[in-house]
Amino acid sequence: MTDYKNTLNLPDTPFPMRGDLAKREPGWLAQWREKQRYQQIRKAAAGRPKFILHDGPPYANGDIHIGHAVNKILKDIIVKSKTLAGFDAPYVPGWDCHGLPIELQVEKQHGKAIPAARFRELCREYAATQIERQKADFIRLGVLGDWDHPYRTMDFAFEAGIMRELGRILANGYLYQGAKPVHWCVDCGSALAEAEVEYEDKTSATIDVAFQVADNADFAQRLGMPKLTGPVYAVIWTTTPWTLPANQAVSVHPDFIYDLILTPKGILILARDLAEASIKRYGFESVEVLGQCKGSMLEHLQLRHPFLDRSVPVICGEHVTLEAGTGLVHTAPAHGVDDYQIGLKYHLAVDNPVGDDGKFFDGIPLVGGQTVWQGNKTVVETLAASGLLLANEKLLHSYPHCWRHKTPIIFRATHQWFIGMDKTGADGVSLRNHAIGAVDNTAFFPAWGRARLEAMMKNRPDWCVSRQRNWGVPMPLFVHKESGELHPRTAELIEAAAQRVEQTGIEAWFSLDPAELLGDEASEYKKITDTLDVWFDSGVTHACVLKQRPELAYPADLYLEGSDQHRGWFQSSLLTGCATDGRAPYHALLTHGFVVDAKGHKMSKSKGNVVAPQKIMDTYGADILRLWVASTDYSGELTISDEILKRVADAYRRIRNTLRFLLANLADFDPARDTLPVDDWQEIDRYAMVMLGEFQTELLAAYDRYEFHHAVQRMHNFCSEDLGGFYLDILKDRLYTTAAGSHARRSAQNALHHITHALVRLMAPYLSFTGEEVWQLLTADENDSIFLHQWHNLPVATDAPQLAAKWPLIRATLADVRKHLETLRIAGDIGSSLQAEVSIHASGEQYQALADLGNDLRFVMITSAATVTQAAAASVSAEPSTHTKCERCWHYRSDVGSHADHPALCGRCYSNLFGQGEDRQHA
RNA sequence: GGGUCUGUAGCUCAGUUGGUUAGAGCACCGUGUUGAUAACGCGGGGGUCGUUGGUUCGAGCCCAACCAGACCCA
Repeated sequence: MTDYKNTLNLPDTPFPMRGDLAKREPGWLAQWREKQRYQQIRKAAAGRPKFILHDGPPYANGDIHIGHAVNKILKDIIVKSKTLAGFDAPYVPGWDCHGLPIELQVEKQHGKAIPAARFRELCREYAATQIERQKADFIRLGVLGDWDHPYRTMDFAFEAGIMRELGRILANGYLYQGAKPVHWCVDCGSALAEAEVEYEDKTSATIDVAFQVADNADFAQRLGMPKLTGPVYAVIWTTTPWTLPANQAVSVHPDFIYDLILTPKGILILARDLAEASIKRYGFESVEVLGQCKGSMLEHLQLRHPFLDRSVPVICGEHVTLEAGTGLVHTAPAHGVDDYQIGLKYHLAVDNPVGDDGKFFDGIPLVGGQTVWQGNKTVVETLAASGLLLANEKLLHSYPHCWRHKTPIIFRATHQWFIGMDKTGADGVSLRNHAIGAVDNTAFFPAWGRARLEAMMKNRPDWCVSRQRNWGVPMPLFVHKESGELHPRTAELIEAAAQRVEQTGIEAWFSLDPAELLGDEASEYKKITDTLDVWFDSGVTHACVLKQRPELAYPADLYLEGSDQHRGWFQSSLLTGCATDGRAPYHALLTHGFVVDAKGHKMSKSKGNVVAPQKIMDTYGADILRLWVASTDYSGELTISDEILKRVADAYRRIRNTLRFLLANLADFDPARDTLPVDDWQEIDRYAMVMLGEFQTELLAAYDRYEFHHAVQRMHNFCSEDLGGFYLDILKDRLYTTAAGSHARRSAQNALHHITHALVRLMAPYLSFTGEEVWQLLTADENDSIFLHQWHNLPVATDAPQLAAKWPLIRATLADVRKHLETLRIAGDIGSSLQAEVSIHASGEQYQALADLGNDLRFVMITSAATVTQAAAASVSAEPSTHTKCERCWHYRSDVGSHADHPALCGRCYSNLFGQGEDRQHA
């Protein structure tokens, strides 16, 4: 009885149902390496139009986390999809190697008491080991790239290139030296980058200080008041008493109303909206409002400094707010950014009384030699003694801290080098305007990136590019010891320095005897030992990588990084690009969000919600991680959790099993022997190409827009709905029961062959390992790789448009039939749909479509019999078949038993086995 | 506090210029098959579209505020 099973063409494949990815992926990687896949692809793609995705360098410290994985996988998906789309898309990964975090690690391992040159050597070694660790994990992710020749910002040629770019920016007129308040860590003895500052809560003293009006007559006249008797005070409120020695002005808002209030202490000037709270703070019970004025009327009024022998002006600024305090703001340009900027407008001095160690210079009155924190106390005590302290309270507020020491930092004006945003360059255009124009000429994915970057370019302050560090690229500059001017031959000297650095690295500058370059002039010049902000290093990769490597191109087609890089690499690259070439080094920017946990919260060690990519790869496999990345809408946050990974693994199984079924039914298919002209195929097979064509078009469009999650969603849907739930389900009968080499079966296999080739290519950018696994089965050639090929070309039937119009009608009927069969099933009348016979009533085009199928209608409906009748009202009815089940094809047919030698077979099976084979046209 | 975003079924995603009972896949439940079988088919339940107001004849889509979350900045 079951003998007939052997006469069927059942699926057969070595492609396992379960991927066992974690275990098997390393094998594919070894093959990629052995066969030099990346180099193979370069050869195959030589001469094609280039697509350059330029890698933003991760920092060479610490093992990769899930964010790195997301970033690299997205890049890899793009590079691979562009390769499949017919581009030559080389990928040169890079690393960012200089900077403080590495110094900290080296200090941790080796201590601080190391000569600077040796220290830099250790930093270089440390960075190199970190790179190797990260590289191994990146490779494990399945990312294809030139891993044997990455770029590293500590490569000697790169270090020299950084210097040359600085030289170009200088030559273009954007670099200047100046004093400016910067975040200063007393413990580091160094300025900190914005990225090196953390905000933590801190309790500060808040004091209200009275600045006495110097000339009552002047004041009275401004207000149109008669003579004022007794002292008049402008009252400021500050959280940093120690900055009062550097006070140069008191700021008011030009539009605020200020009250003149008579108190036991004298007449106080306070913003009206804050007066009541202030008076309460000072403990005054009965006061009298004498008058009022707008802030602008107070401009240039002279005040006496509360403890130094000088007078300071009242100035007007929009930065004054009514959130807290008195509405009058103590202004010390050396100790605050707002203060500095308003100070520029009023030409205030940027006198900084605080040294590198956080102590006031010895000569400073009152607080000389004290630390700023001691200075706080001294200032408060002095003010209390002189009666100018109206209130002294505490405030818990968010305050900048050093990320390294976790200690509060200060704002302090120091001598630094800047790239000026509003300086007019050699071409007569300010860097800011260049940058805004460059943003305008850039494409953004998603579109809101433009608004974000543009807002930043409009508002950002000058870029402080100098640092006082060991492990960084030095600014190869000489300044005159007396005039402070740069050496007149600076351009030449930078090139000379760069050439030396090219040979032996940055040490060449640190160990340079100025006389070697300057000769007799050496004694007149000071060699600058400041290093460059590391953001400058990575900011010039377009010059040091894109313009240097013959396989790459400038500008890049795409930079792709996390959304934090609007402030980071997108911006540093834009600024250096504009300052050297007047344009952005990229045509387009793509940004992705950060990874968060199931609750939408960011990951942190302390919360214990960190998901390690290494762990995912070791349990699920890299392809699951890649599929997760591809299936997530990265424009917002990317959520990950155990459940999500399970769902992703489910989706993977669905796609994998579809491939397995396809491969299993192609086991005996030889394209060279069995290919048929598409117009000769069965109708439903031709329609399968229509479906596949629409599907592929949609996916290519999704790839084109970098909307991978749509591609994945559609892929899954196609496998489940169009294939599993429709085409393949219908096809089984024909594949299994017709003669192996029959036209009917070969026709189906022709379609399956193209479906398989299209699917494997369309999934390969994200399911790379699985793609290669399938490819090996299709080609049986280890020297071949899916990434050496391009999107699949599909055959298109002559009647494709008609099929596209017709088959949706048939599918709609099929859905109706299934509903009816389900009611029979619930009633217990049938199990398999083959136990049923259906009769369909339809009209118009739908009737025609069904009628055209003729005898094959029952195969489409997967029932043992199906009839269609023309009728005005559409309906479907179904009933159990009364016939006998054919032992071979399981259809219930009246002709079962008509052949005495095989009484258990239907006529069709008998014919397929012993006769000419059944006649199929449509399905 | 400011800038740029996000918030639709348990999960991942769709929801075109505002217009009939908000869709898909997965998961779940039921069921069929046992010739994709630790697989596949069919059916079903499940959503106050973050909250609250507003504009409109009508809002998941427009506006405002608020809540929660992300990145950046202060």
